[in-house]
Amino acid sequence: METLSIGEVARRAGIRQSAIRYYESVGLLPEPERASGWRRYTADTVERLQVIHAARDLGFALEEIRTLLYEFEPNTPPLERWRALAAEKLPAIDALISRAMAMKHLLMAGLKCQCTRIEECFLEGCDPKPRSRARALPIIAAPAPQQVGASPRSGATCQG
Amino acid sequence: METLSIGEVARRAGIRQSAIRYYESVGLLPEPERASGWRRYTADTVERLQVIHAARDLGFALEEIRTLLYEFEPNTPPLERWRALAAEKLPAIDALISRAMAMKHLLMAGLKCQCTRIEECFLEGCDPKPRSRARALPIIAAPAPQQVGASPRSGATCQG
DNA sequence: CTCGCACTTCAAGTGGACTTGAAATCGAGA
DNA sequence: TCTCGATTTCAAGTCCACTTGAAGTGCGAG
Repeated sequence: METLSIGEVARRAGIRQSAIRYYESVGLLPEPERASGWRRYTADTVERLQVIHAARDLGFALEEIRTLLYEFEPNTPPLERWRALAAEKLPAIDALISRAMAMKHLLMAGLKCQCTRIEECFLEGCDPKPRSRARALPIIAAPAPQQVGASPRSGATCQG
Repeated sequence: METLSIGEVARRAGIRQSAIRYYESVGLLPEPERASGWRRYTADTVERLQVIHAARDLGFALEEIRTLLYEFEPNTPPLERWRALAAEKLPAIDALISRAMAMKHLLMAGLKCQCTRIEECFLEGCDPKPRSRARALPIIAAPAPQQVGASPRSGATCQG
């Protein structure tokens, strides 16, 4: 039976070798056969890796994927596996979605915003509203420029 | 003028002291006055912290909040600040939302799934479909239980 | 036999947003 | 004065999903 090297599997699945070894180390992939120390995979490993990759892309955590794949009796049908995950995951997803929608709405409202201070946008909402007692201009000055150990850099939240 | 200790500010804003010091260190809060070494805050700092907290809750990164709050001329209206952020943030949010929706749909489809193997759910989709050539049962066995340096624990993805 | 490449292992680094811990200092009450 | 609690600083730890690096091993070609 033909087997594949880790390099070949990685190429076919579109995943780095280091990720494959990592998956093995955390129990997401079974340890494959070895030929004089070298891992030899069967072709279905590629498919399994594609599943893992797809699930990751959808935002599942590795631990959840592991649950889905291995934490059941071997012949447990997918239906039952999904049920186990859905109970705790669906509410979390719903929360995530409403957070994201709220963020989007805030941003879009901000594009038509007439607030004087940014505080109003967050604390009162800056949709078209009766502009009653307009408060003073921003009070808090910018922090002095500084350089500390923790240096924030990138911009994207959440694997974006 | 009355000032507040860091403990009092933390209590009122519902944020840990350590977080407040951290915000100061990364330029999200200006350095306050000191009385013999101790930070003394004015009341508006509480409001500013609430804004930061609200923005975090919505999923904004600290760096983005810093942009919003400080990276403009002092009298720049919120409208203009939002515009700067919206251009790069809105697409990211949309992507996040569709990922989350896709995850939700997959989970809900899984609850009515008739697939034999979990691979089908991901790679073919497990909506009611013509059950043509049903493939064999799961081929890949679970990895042997193992204990490695990297030990996955929690469950929630993405600050959930 | 040597070269070069693919592979092996293990340790340590990355990023974001903090938290935790240790050791020192301040202020108020008994 | 003594003690207690609140505060200070700085370094290091946490979580997740990997990546990177260093040092060593296997194999085929020339």
